[in-house]
Amino acid sequence: MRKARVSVRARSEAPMITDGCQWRKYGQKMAKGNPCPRAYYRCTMAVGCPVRKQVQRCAEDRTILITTYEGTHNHPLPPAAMAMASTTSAAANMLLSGSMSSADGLMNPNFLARTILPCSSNMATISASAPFPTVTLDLTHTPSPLQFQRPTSQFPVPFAAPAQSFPSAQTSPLPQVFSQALYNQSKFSGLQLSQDMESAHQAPPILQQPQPASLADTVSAATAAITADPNFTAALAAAITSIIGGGSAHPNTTINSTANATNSSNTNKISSFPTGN
DNA sequence: CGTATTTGACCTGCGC
DNA sequence: GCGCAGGTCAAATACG
Ligand SMILES: [Zn+2]
Repeated sequence: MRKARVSVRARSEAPMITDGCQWRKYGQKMAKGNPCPRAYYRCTMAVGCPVRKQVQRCAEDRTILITTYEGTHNHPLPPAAMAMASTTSAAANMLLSGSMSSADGLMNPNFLARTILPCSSNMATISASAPFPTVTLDLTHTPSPLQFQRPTSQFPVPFAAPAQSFPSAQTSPLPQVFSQALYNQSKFSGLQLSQDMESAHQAPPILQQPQPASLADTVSAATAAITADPNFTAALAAAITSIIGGGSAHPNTTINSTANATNSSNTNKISSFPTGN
């Protein structure tokens, strides 16, 4: 039986993005036709936590890291994470309710819905393919990174819908909440970016980052993101998993987040699992 | 010494 | 039934 899956796609130099959870690696396989191996992790935050995740790097664009979460956490996540969870939950609900009348659509094997959220440069896409329905939150950042708002603001997410009350949240998508989520994700992206840049400009002595005047901003954003990031990812997974997986279906949720997509070409449609790709 | 990672063996579902 | 591909286990190893 398949469980809900949350796939986060982001740019990262690090072998694994920090998501606030502890993971124990239990396997690694070479994806066929992909030079980059796929790593399997288990959550060790709590004993018996069924959550697993697998990390794989995009074959074409090594800078893109695909992290796929599966299962629901057995244990509470950090408070902030919960907040994020709420946010994301709302967002996901919105997605779901937007593409189809209800999450029931996800159970329908034939269903093929696609919803695009016109949120900045980010896109959320729900689509069903193959055996498992797929919710794809495609957040593709425009070429210009570090365009984020002031990094100072935390995420006092005005979430009104707790992660648990997913059924009710469906009716009120709370756009602002969603945008907030996206915002956080932006910061998240910022984090990845900054890492990118750091390692990038540490080789070239003078070659500053392409974005002038934003280094400090970057750092701040990165810092904020680092703080936020964990919550984001973990909560995201938790939230979506709970909403969808918590129902009766076992759809496949994919949050596709590509930051600093200088070339949107690398945004290949990741449907369920990066099989051969 | 306890715990995390590595890595090949093993298991299983699926297509031919 | 066989072979392949994707996942998982677990013994050995690395780490601190
Ligand atoms: Zn967990």
